[in-house]
This record gives sequence, structure tokens and C-alpha cells, in this order.
Amino acid sequence: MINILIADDHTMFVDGMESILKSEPDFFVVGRSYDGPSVIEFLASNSVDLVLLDVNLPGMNGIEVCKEINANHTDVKVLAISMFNEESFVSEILNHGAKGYILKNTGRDELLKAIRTVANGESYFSKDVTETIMKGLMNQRKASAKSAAFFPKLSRREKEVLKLIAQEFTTQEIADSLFISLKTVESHRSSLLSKLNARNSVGLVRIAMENNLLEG
Amino acid sequence: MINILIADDHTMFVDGMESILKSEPDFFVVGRSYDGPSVIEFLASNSVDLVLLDVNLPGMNGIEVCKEINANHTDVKVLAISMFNEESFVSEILNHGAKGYILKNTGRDELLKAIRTVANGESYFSKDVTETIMKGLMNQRKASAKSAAFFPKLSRREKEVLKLIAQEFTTQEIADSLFISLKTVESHRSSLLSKLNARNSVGLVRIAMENNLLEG
DNA sequence: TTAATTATGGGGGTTTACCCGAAGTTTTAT
DNA sequence: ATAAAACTTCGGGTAAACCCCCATAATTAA
Repeated sequence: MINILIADDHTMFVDGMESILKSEPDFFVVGRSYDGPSVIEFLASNSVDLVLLDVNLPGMNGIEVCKEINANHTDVKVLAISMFNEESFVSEILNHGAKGYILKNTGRDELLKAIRTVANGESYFSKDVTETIMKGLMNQRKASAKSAAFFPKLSRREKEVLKLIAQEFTTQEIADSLFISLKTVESHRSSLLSKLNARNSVGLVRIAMENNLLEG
Repeated sequence: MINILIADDHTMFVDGMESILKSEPDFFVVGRSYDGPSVIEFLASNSVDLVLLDVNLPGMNGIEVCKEINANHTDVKVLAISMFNEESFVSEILNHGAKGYILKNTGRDELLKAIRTVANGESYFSKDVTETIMKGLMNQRKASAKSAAFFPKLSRREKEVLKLIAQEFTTQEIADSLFISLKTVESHRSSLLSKLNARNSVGLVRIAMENNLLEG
């Protein structure tokens, strides 16, 4: 008997998976989670063999959840599921302890096979995912450039500075408002220019606006 | 009896919906399509009352499919389904004849209600989608009001310079590309700063983007 | 036909932004 | 536990942006 927790915020999708799993006598769906934190919560007080984990969970990223599971519930296997066959997603969650990765357009038979394989301690990747990984390994340069240009993570200070730049404050004004030196602000802007691959502050603000980075 | 065609390339998702619809006596799933062209093909030789149409279909976009249905199968209702609560998706497919729009994290009850409502000839939008549309309309009104009442007219040259500033070119580069002097470009920028009431180029670009001034 | 705006440019100056480097701290990975 | 990477913090120097003064021809509006 394999105890399974389904973690996905798309109701219909969860229904679909559950209807498939229900027909298998050795599978038992012990719970459903619709966000990251509730997965952690559920694992604390329930016996779970395998988590079907959506990579794009609200609240807490699927990758964070996976890291947490790998740290505190080493006996729980993770089978990652995602809409997207993105090399960055795949490699990142695999680096954080997921044992398998399948796409949401996977068929019934492959889903069952993937669950049995991962529950048994082995790894499973669907064909498309395998291709993506291989492709990523082959031209690492392109992949890293892609993921780096796609969405680099900005530090807390960098985001603060970026927002103030977008509000047309000068470097000195930003420095005063953050109680740091003018030179420090310039350093943060320099990091931003490098990370976002912009030539000047205009580029920073354009990219920030295009990615809705000026809200949170 | 409502004859339903499910058009979505995510197997598990289709399974989920079918398992929900099967329990309703007045629903009948007449077919499944995994891409756009096969939807059109199916409609040509089958009697269908309603299509559950994924907006992001492979091969042929959901919007294209919807346009086609609206043109050649006026009796067939379309209920759009999507992962994404994107204002652009919603408004575009609604403009092409879809009668409803729900998200994939919609629950069982709401799905059934949406199908019945749309099959009955009315419109249905889930709460989140309604909010998104309203927000889009409000922004539009805000933007148009802004541009009509408060937005000063920019001359042809000023718009050209503004676009080049937004593309991160330096003053000298802009001057070279327009075959005018550096001083002239600075003069135009100065006018822009004054007209748009901005403190620097960052403000110019922010205002330009907020008013969709960087297209035409 | 005036008057206003636009497009073009110059001189000269102040402020700001950007580049190179670097040290101490914190976080992450092995 | 230890090494590597990233973050935060600055200084010095140069290129660019921004500001104020001004001026002339062309276009547009009143």
C-alpha cells in the first residue's frame, strides 16, 4: 500500500489524478494540499509515502517545499509535476531531492508507472523531461544564460533600491531614505544593472515594470 | 441532455473533468480533443452543444479555435478554461465569442454551474475572472481619462526621442541615429521632462509605459 | 498675419550616474 | 565543518545626464 499526498492548487486536476489513483488497489490518497505550508503541516502528523508535488504552488514554492521535505522527512518520496518542461525548474527541484519529474500532459499509464517507480526508491522522468535535461547538459552555456536572463533573484536591498529608482529619486535621496552611503546605493544599482542586463536606470525600470517587480 | 466536447491537451485534467461530468445525468461527454484542429474536425461531423475549451491549446490557439467555432458553428457554446487569470487572455477570447471563462482551480460545483449556465445561453465567469476584467476596465478608464485630460501632446520628434531613451540609448547614440546634434536631443529630452513633469529619464519611461506610449 | 510651438543648435556649468576595485558579513553548498 | 558564493557596505575617477542661459528657421495655430 502506497500512501499518497496530492499537492496541487488546481481542483479539477487533483480530481483527475485522484480518480485515476482510486482505481489502483495498492494506492491510497491520504490527503490533498492546495498550498505549500499545508503540505509541511500535513506531513507532520500523517504517514505519507509519496507526495505528488506541483512545482508551481501558491504561498510556498514547490522547490521550497521539496527542500523542506528532503530535510525533515527523508522517508517521504517526492514526484514533481508541472505544466512546464522548463530546464530551470527541472534541474532545480531535482537538486532539492525530488525523485521524479513528470508533466501534466502525462497519460494515465505513465502516471501510475512513475508513482510505482518513485515509491520503490528509483527515479522516474518522462521522455520529454529527459530530453530537456540532456539538452540542458549539452549546451550549459545557453541554458544558464537563459535562466539567468529570465529571472535572476534580487536581494532585499536591491529590490528596495530598484523601487526607489523607479520613483525618480536620486542616488543621494535613496541613500538618505535608507540611511546608507551614496556609494552603497550605487553599488546596489550596479548589481541590478548587471543582473537585469541593463545599460542604465531606464532599462532597470523598464524591465521591472515589464515583470511587475514594483509591487511586493 | 447537454453534449459536451472537452478540448484540452492535459490528459489528467481531462480525466478529472470527465469524472466530474459523468456523475451528472444530463451531461454527456461526446468527445475529447487534444489540439485545436481536431476540435474543428470533430464539430464538422458530430452534434455538440458545448465545448470546454482550453485557451492554451497546442497546434492552434484556443482563441483561433473559438473564432472558427463562432463563425461556422453558431449553435455551439464555448466555455473557456485556463490556468491563467490573465486579463489579455480573458478579454481576447471573450471578444471571439466565448460565453464563459473559468480557471482550472475551479471546484466541482462551480464547473457544473458554469456549464449549465453557458449551455443555457447565458454568460458565466468565475469570481476571480470577474475581478480581473473589472480591474482591466478600470485601468483602461483610468488610462484614457489620464491621457485625455492630463496628458500633454508630444511632438513627432519628442516621441522618437522618448522611444530611444526607453531603449536605453545614450544621448549621443540618439543624436547619431537621428542625424541631429547632441544638444538638440538634450533639448527634446528637456521638453519631455517638462511636459511629462518628470525628474529624469526614468520618470519619462515610467510614464510612457503607463500610458502605452512606446508602441505607435 | 501674428503668435505659439517645434526643431535645430551653442556655451558653460553642476549634478548624477556609472565603472573599477575592495573589505567585512552573511548565506549557501559541499 | 569548510569552502564558495552572495550580500552589504564604501572610495576614487570618468562619462553622462541635467540645467540655465541663449538663438534662428520652419511649422502650426489663432
